[in-house]
Amino acid sequence: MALPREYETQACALARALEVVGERWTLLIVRDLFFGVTRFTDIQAHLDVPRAVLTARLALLVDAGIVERRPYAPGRFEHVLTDAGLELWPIVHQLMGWGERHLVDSGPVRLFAHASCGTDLALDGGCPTCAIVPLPADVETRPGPGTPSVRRTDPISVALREPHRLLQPV
Amino acid sequence: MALPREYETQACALARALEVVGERWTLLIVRDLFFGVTRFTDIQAHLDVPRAVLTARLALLVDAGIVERRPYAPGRFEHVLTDAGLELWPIVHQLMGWGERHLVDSGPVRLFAHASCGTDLALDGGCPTCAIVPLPADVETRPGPGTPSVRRTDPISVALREPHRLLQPV
DNA sequence: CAGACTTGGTTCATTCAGTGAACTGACTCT
DNA sequence: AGAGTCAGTTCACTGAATGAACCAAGTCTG
Repeated sequence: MALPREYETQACALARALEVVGERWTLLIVRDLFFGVTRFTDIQAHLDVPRAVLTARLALLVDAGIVERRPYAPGRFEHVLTDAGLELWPIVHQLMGWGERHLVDSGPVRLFAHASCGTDLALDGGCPTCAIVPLPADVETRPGPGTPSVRRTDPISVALREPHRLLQPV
Repeated sequence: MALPREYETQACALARALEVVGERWTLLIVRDLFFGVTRFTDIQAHLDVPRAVLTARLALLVDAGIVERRPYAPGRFEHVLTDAGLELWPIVHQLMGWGERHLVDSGPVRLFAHASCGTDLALDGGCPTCAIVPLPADVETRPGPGTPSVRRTDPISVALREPHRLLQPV
């Protein structure tokens, strides 16, 4: 059927992965799903992504088996990460960490801790105390000292300024 | 100065990171740099990326401090990853692994081993034998059993079918 | 029970980025 | 001198992103 943005001449699995999660907005949408932002309207308001793009991206993610779209009330849907989607957590976490280290100069914007023991996660996503790599459901996130001066005031952004577990609906 | 594709309303470091490495082709170019493909013409031939795009992406990567462009002969340049660029290795490796597991059905397209001990790397990029995460310069890559039937015949693709160390010029 | 509001979209005109082919100019090789 | 290579630039065309407007189903409010 042909994915929208193809790298068809590339044999590499990286090209396949980027066809699914490499488009503009897609990884930010996935991040929001990890943060527990699961409803169309909430994601749209939080990311300022054009509705048409959000529709297309969610459909692609569902097609690719990364997201499940399921009704929770008549005409209402929530988008939850599948197992394949949850496995994107290390990538999202590391990319965030890389951005903190090299692109942000005001200190970490967001911190992640192993919920079971409270220890902040290492660069590779592992818990230094427990010597394991916690699953996203066992990770708690909170804003760090690098939070920018201009703060968004939409309800989702405000809710995300409180510590909470990943995947827990906001 | 404004990066080309901005996610300006997003505070998250992920948005900053994606402004630099989230554009079409960029991460494939970075992968080629890890594979030791460093010359403009070689990257262009290997990826089939439009020259204008490659020019723009390399300039952006240099601007962002991820790549250093240096002459090795009059009018000839090689592009080498800086320390910040080298730190993208876990992300590139994990995204490749994720693609292998969920998007490719013919087995691994490419394998990575710890050059010092010969052990294949685990999912998280670590060496199970040595219990460390090898630096990219200490990783050897070779094609896996999932290599596709239609093989590219450009010299770079052919050269990359031989085992070789990352960052070692092809 | 009418009217307003919320949710989750679609449509459309405009803008912007990606594509591919052709062209260029510096340098090298024979 | 002429051909070839490298590293681009230019340009016309296409396709995707944007943002505003519109819409329909379901829910809440007076």
